[in-house]
Amino acid sequence: MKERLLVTSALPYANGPIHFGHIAGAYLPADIFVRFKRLNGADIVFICGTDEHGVPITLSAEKDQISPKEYVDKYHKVIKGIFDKFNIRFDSFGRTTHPDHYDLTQEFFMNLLKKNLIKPSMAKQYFCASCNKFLADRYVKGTCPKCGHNKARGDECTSCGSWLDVLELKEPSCGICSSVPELRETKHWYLQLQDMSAQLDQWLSEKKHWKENVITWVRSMIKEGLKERAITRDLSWGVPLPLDNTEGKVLYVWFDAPIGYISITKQWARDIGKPDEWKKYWLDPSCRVMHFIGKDNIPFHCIVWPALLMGQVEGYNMPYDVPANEFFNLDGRQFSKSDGWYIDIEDFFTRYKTDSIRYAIAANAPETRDSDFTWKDFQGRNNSELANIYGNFVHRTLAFIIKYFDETIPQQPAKLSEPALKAREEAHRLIDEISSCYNNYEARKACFLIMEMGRLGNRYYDSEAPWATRKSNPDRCAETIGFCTELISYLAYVSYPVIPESAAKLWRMLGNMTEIDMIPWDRIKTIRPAGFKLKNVAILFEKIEDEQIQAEIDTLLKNCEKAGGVKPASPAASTAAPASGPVVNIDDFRKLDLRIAKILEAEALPKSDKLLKLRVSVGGETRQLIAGIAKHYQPQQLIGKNVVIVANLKPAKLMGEVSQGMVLAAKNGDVLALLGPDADISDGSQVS
RNA sequence: GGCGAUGUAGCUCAACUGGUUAGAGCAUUCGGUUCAUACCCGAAAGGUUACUGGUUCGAUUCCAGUCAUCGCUACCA
Repeated sequence: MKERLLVTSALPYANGPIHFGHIAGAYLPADIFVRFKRLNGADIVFICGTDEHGVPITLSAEKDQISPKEYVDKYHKVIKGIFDKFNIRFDSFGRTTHPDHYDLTQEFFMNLLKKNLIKPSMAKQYFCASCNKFLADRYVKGTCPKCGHNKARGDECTSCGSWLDVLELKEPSCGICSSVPELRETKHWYLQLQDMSAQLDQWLSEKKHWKENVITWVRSMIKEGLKERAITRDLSWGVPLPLDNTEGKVLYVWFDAPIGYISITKQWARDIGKPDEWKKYWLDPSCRVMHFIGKDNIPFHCIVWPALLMGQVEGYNMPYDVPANEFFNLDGRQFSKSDGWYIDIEDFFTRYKTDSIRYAIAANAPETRDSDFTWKDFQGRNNSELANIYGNFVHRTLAFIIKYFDETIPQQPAKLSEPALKAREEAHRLIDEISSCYNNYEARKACFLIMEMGRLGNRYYDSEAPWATRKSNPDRCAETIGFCTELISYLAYVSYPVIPESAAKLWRMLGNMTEIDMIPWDRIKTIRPAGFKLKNVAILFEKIEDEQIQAEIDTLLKNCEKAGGVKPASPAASTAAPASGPVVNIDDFRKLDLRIAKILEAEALPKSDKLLKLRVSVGGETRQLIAGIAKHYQPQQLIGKNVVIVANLKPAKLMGEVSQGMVLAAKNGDVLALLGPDADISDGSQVS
């Protein structure tokens, strides 16, 4: 039976454009996975859309003097445009302001309410009369009761970092208009997460296949104890409560957002003219639901969202897996438009190709820990991997066919020679390995193995030297080139999930009539392109010049400076480590036995370029020291010198030689200088 | 503050439940080759696995502590 999957990527918040960090965490990995699974014949629906409610949107809209609706319309389009540029293909890119979504969200609420998993309760909250709205904690400003800082936020003091209860804040003012808010009683509804923790824990305990970081993190959260959580707020923008006398109250955005996964699937079903089709994915238990997210979303998708699903009567499929990625930063710091620490995506695509960036991100994806985008890395991935290894292997082979085989892929002999058979075996092994990487969300390793295949091709090509056999052994030459095109077919195919556009283009260059994504994965090993006439052969990946990358780096730094952001420390500023560290007392210092030693003999250690073996005299005693100073001193120039050594250092073995102490030297970058006494003094003298 | 993660070659990362000499790629140096996008192929060099202690015949791996970096801490999506 066909594998059936419903894959989602976290719904981006329609409050601004998304950046590389988002792409690397939740979207590109999902797109690669979906493309791979489709090649394997899986029946998949890939869902995403914009999350369009919540306070930040209302505030941003106000700032721009447009309605929230106009505001999210704008960003829905902007974000969709970005996904198109990245060639991330959702079956449906919906939105949470769709009427279907309102209906379904209210249904979710009512079901939970009936099961007593949502309960109302009264709370005190600041209300700003001039803004005519209740204020979320973080929008109340005031004086911190702990440190007296006068610009503390209601949830946290920005100066001392303490956690605050908004009610203990002194001299509160409205964070939006600065007028004095009043305390009002208001009724809110709370999700009773604590009542579901046993059920959630039981459910999670079965998730043996989840990523370890996800499962341990979530289960420890449950162990710490779940608390009820407010799901409503006083606002006009959002899904209204489906109860009487609750005007001005909407469901909190986090409550309605994940429900979007289902409501958008419904929108999709309607769009394709089969309104019940969504049930195959959400109600049929054979379908696996997978949520690709960034790590910041783990609690929502592994606790809150399953809890919402458990409280329903429909019997929706629970998440089968939640592949969460870590963060993708820009050279060590989170992307931040307000700090000028960002890359303008529109601008980016005027100069670079989609597949270059897809590859660069995938090859460096934050699968197990945070990772970085750097311009240098991007250039390196593009030039030395895509262009030099992958692109060049393709090009040298195809150019050869054009020149010497009349643009037609030569036939391979019925029985291949030994080197080709060995290379084929290796290539087939790589295909299997790449397949399992894609299955395990290891795009990064898959990229590496794709390049391994490219290297395999180049190695084979070099060892066969078809440019020589062309004259000496034309049959062998034809076999070589024929087999290289077989390798290129593999290469195009296995790289398709990551670089779909280039792979498809390459596939067509080889003269294939069938589109690459119509070939099932289990047939790929039998592909034998021969007799095809090449079509539209062209360079796949252009190189990126150093000057251009430097210009990008300069632009980034300039933007950062303009925004008043902190410029990253220039590595050229200082090579010496700052003179600081833990403070020691005099007793600690006295533990060191520092002595003057006279160097009697010095010789280089044969197998080391850094170490010198010294014989020194310390007050009549002779010792052997190993010192890492060979790059800075010739053995001869050391003989007779007085130096300072640590005499009571525990002896250590370096390169098989015992070192009974340590010679002191000062170091700054590449400069190194030995310490010695200012005047002549006998060896063995104590240093204090 | 609490919880968690991470720290391995100049850079980016590997190393299943502890087990020969800690591995790749990029960058570097040297050599080869000329079909190709000045590419490719080969070789070399490069490490006190953050630090300190413990368990063990044996620790990058397990434990404790220290330092550093980062994340989450749920009315910031």
